[in-house]
Amino acid sequence: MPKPLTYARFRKRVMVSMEDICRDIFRENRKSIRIKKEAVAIRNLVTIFKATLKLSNAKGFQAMSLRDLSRESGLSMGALYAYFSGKEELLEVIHEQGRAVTFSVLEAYVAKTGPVFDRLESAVRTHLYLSEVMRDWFFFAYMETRYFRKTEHKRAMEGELYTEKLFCDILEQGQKEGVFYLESALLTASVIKAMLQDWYLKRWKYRQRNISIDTYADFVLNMIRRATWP
Amino acid sequence: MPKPLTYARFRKRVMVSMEDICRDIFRENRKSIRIKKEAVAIRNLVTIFKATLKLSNAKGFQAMSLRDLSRESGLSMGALYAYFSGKEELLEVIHEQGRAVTFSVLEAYVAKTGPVFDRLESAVRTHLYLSEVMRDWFFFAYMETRYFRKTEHKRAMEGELYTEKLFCDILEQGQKEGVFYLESALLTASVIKAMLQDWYLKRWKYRQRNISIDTYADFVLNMIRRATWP
DNA sequence: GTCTATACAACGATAGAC
DNA sequence: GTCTATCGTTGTATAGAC
Repeated sequence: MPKPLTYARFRKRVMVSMEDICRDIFRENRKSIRIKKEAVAIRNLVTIFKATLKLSNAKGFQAMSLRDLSRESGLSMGALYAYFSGKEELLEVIHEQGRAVTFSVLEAYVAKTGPVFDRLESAVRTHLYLSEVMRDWFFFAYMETRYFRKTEHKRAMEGELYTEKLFCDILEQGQKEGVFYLESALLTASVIKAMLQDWYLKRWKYRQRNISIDTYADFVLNMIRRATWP
Repeated sequence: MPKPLTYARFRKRVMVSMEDICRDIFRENRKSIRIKKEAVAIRNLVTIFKATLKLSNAKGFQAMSLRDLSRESGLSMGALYAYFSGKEELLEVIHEQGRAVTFSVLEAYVAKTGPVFDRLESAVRTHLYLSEVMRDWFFFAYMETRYFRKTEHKRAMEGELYTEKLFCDILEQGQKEGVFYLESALLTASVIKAMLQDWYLKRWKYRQRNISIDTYADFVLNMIRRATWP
């Protein structure tokens, strides 16, 4: 019998490091990155992305100038342009890579078999814990999506719908099995997402109140359990 | 016996018009507004605020230039500066006024007596319906708060906590009366807020699915009722 | 009260030295 | 690979004509 998933256990198992993400970015964007040495490129990409998320989440991506980014990252303006072709590409690369990581972690760690409530619990905890590990990216993705043009905007919306569908499918399965009573599986999935997003959108509030992520996960799960009792 | 509150009935009763709000803004900011004729001032303030919310919600307040605003509002750059002393003041005035309207509507329309679940329903519906009437402002307030400096930021946080407390007090009262079973009144209030905010933050999604605001209100209320059943 | 014209700082982006 | 210097553009803000 497997131990229940906690945040501490999730961190040990998953380990999405900034280095790994930047290695992928480097290999997928060799054409637009002028730097050839992988070690140098990855080191600086890590610095650039961390600085971008920090500045951007504090005052908005549009308000962050490349001079700000240059100062924060310690790289000159000229050096920055060796890593991306312009501010817009920087935005797109961050979004794209975050989406890819989110997708692959959810695919790999959300249980596909077993009792239906356990699967729902696994989906809720994985989503919540992942948003904690990649907090800066999740916040960034939520806040900066509307700056996109049509095509990119559509992909971001699809990201929202993907995770929602993940919950919805499990809920519908549970409904069929008689484990859940649901007024609407889709609306239930929708508000579950809203509750999970609140955790990373209002971190200041939960931190202020000393509410741990596991407490929050337990609370949300109990709430769902009671609300869907047959 | 009073009829249950619906969105249609709320709109008839409340009627927060942009003109009324701008009249208040004009009278409270006479010092920094150079225009003397009230009729002219109000007409242009309405135009300016509508244009600001439109542009700002599409691409962010920081990304909206005053040249954009000039074009959208039909007023020249020079004329704009007769109504506010700078871009930052424009941001503050919009926030401040929206907060005042929200506060006064909630104070006036949320039931303070009667059965405790009816009071909760009244708070949920009033908050949700108000966010629909003032949708552009609510979205703006949520997305643009972090551009504030310390003092202003604090006031915005207090706004979040005020509405949360509104729910929390009712929940605690219900808990005392044995009407609600609650694991935590504060956490419950917190996720209720998250669910209500999702409505105006993801309007595109609910519109796409033809989910009406009354359907959403009913769903959230039923969910709360089941989740808090003693 | 509103306009046009303009000041000047800051922006994204690039060229060329090292 | 990274830097400094500089380009043209766009930003906020104001002065003065009407």
